[in-house]
Amino acid sequence: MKTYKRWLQNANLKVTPARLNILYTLDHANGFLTAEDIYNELKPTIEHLSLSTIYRSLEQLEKVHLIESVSLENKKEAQYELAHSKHAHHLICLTCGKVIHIHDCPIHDFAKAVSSQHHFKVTSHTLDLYGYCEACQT
Amino acid sequence: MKTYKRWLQNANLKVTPARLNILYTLDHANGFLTAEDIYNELKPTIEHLSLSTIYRSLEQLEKVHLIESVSLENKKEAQYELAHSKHAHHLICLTCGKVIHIHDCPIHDFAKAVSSQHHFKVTSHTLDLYGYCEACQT
DNA sequence: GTATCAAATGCAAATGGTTTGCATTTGAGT
DNA sequence: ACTCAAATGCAAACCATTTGCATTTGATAC
Repeated sequence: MKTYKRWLQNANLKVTPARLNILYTLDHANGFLTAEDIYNELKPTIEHLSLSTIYRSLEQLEKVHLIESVSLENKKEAQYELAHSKHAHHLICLTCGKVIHIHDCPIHDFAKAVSSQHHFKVTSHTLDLYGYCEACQT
Repeated sequence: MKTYKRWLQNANLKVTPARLNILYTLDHANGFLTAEDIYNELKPTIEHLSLSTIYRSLEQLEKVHLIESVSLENKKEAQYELAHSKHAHHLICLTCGKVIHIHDCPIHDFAKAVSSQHHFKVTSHTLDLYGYCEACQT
């Protein structure tokens, strides 16, 4: 927990059990978690934990860029992951919902071109590829 | 209306006033519309129009690929447009919400590479760039 | 350590986009 | 015109997320 405590302090956020546990949970998850995933994970070990605390914590953590959220097409809930995880794009299986992270990114030059063309200052982007994973192609 | 009627018939959908009007509205909109946008547009001229009809119609129209929907990050409502509009990506202003359509697409080669690398059959993708439009950069 | 105060939390209720159940109407083929 | 599945209106349900408010808890000052 040492590390997470320092993360929070560096971000000028109070160190609370909820936040420490959320960071821990996200850090040890492989892939994305929803607010409810986190809640279910922590509920058994933290008494009187409230879902709204999860939401409010996630909001704070995102605001200081400790975590990031994405919302994938045709999924209504937001998904969260640690922000220091590498910039990633996604392969999303339309059948089973499996999400594969891709760390290649072909966007940089494109963003630069589009920026100057439209006088638009691009600060971030999302790129998600949809289709069928190996197992679901049968 | 002739055209829209034919579209529906070709798609094996019943020709109803709601569907004709939704197609007309989307066809004459510049940019995306939400279900509610469409509802507000049509409500004055169609008596007893119900929002759920809009939703159900949009669902049907999307199923037969007459229209397409996207949901942009940090917007909770789905946005709809005619499907025959060109494949487009988006420049989304984080300040004013303005959406600029881009018809260049740098993804094709990338998708191909990723496909073979992950044995994933890519069928579609989304690419959205976020940042600040010219007017909001001051 | 103790006092202090803003920030964080729990709980319940509200929100808002979307979906659904059900009775009624309507389009399309006969 | 007749028939029946599909489409619709309406109200209620859903569900992820947000909010109001009273209470608790960190962080800082003493």
